[in-house]
Amino acid sequence: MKLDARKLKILQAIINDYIITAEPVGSRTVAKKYDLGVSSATIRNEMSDLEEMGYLEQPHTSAGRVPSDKGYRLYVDKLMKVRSLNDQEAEYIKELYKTKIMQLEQVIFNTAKVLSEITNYTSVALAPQLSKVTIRHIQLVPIDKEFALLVVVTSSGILKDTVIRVPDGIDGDFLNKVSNILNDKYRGKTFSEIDLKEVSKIKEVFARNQKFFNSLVDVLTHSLRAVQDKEVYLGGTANIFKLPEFQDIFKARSFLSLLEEKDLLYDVLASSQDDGVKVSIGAENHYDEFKECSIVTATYSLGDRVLGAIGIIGPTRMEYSRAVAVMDHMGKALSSYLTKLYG
Amino acid sequence: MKLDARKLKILQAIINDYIITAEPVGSRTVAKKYDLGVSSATIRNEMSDLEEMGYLEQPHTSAGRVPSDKGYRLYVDKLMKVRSLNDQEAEYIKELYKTKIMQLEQVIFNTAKVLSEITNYTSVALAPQLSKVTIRHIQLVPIDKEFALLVVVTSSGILKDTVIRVPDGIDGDFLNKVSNILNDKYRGKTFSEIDLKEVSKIKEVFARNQKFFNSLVDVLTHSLRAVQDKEVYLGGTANIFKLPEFQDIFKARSFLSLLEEKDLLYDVLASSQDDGVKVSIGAENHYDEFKECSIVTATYSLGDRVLGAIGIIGPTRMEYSRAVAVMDHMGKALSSYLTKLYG
DNA sequence: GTTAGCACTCTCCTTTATTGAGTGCTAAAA
DNA sequence: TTTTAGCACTCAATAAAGGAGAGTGCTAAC
Repeated sequence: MKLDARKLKILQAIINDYIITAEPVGSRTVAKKYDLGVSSATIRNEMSDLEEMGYLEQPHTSAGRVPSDKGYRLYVDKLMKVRSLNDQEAEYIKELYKTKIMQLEQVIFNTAKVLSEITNYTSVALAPQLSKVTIRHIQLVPIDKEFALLVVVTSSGILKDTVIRVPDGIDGDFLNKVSNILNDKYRGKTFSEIDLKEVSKIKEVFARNQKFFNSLVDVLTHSLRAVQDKEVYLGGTANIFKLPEFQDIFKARSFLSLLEEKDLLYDVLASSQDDGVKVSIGAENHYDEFKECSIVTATYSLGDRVLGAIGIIGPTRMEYSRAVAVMDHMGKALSSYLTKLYG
Repeated sequence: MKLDARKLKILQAIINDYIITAEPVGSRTVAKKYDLGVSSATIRNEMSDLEEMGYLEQPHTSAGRVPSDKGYRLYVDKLMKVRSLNDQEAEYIKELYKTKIMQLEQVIFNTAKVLSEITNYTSVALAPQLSKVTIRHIQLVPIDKEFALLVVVTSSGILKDTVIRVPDGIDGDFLNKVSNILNDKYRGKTFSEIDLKEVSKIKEVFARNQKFFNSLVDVLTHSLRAVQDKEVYLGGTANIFKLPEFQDIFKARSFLSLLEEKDLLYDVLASSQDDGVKVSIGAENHYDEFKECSIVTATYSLGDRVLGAIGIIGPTRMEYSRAVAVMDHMGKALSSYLTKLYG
């Protein structure tokens, strides 16, 4: 069977309608609302063909048709026209990145927030992945008698800092000495290659202050853990309730629990690390839990190095054209902001 | 009418039962399940009295009784026995505070998380309120050629740090000079008293580097904003769906939207700044939105200075005895952790 | 003061129609 | 050969009706 122009038109009409109404679309609706110049009976026949070809599905015998994942895929790849953002939205995003000083985490968090506000879907954002990044500089900075700061500058300019307590009798010179040793040893390595206990040199220096050494080990292991913590930020989790497909309390609940599984979200986002916007529709998602959702992701980078990804999660009945437009814009805006600031 | 011992016993029985079953409790249930030695008819009469006195309510004529806010209040104040935590729970909390090094925000965040896991309610935690705290030390620390760190140590030992970029040609000496000026000017002041633009001295120093000055102003204003940001951490937002009273999608949704109103949560938590555990039942809450919820809060402190509050939000049909026990324990554990670490 | 008994109320659940949107098929029209 | 009109049929959703069950309040006896 051939997928001729009329079939495509009908498919597009059905998808458009379904995205708006969330109700199965019948032949009569298509005939009336979309001016295709043929009768409902003809459309009925075509719809039957489209179902046979796998682009449409029927919830039950006497209902209209609903697009299948395959149908959406065709729509996303060939049929839809990606609109660009309207002025208001673009302005809103611009506003977000106007403040020049933000902690990196804050930037990502706010990005997720705005993303969910603009799209009305749930948004996710992956924190920059330190595991991909090497250490450029480590410095222990004395703050006052009690505290010092452990600062790690990475190859992508991202900073990680942690406050640590220092015991009495440790002065700036000592901290400098330790900093130098750490630098010698770890510059150019990744976070996961840090293994403090191996450094015999450090042990020597710390011989007279074993407690501080232990504390330092704690800090560094913790930094390490933070890297593996797979930090994921969420936005607009309550948005899901606006959608008719999640009026069922059971679905809504399982969706929300899903969002609390950070590891899962991490995997989903991390899997889309090629540059640009990516759309995963329903069962295309590797995880069963998302088989009724679509996920649109975009990467963000610092310079030409991909740092992480942002995304939105909605029902397969998603406004793809808008979603793709927003993600594309947002990914680029975030990248350019980061590059300007830390690049 | 007098609230004699038998009435109290019956009230307690009803509340206990209702907390477990979430179903209106009838006279026959009380007679059968709780051995009070009287018939259901007698209990019926007593329940009628208790309703007249305002401790019970009837959803409709032919249903059992449900405790009123006033009933719960009596229960919390007089009737319930506060159990202490079981070993497992205590162990779990201990585990949480075993790691010695955490960013303060991380500590609070994790506390909220554990709180929701243990209680199965939604938890909230107020970040330490910097507005209550004075500045002890300000230091600009050079990291490398591009970056410096602005570190603020407060009177309670809490640190606030922000990475800033420094323009070329600014060296450590210069940063030190600026640090000293800032210290002279702001030591002992609160965050809200910072008004950089007033410092003529600083302007002089910066005369030759206006851009950096502006950037510094940005950073400090931003720190300021962060203080007013009213940071609130949430845990277990999906827990609400486990409760029968939130099976109604409409209620669940409005509850979740409520949780996104950080300002509101902030007010609720900030209002309970006296030391110790506080229980707000239903309409006792200042905000209408929470009139079907109960909130149990506890403060946490550093040394003897109250820094913030943590709390759990559930239905008025809450396991008060457990909730109070957990909050009491948790508040103390968090305080002692903070005090040990930063005190 | 307590209890048994009974009429009464109100929700919840199940069963039964009824409606309406939509399909698939057939036969006629283009 | 393609399109269309017509019609029987299907199925979900909604409404109406009829118990069943849990619980109360009242009365009269213990």
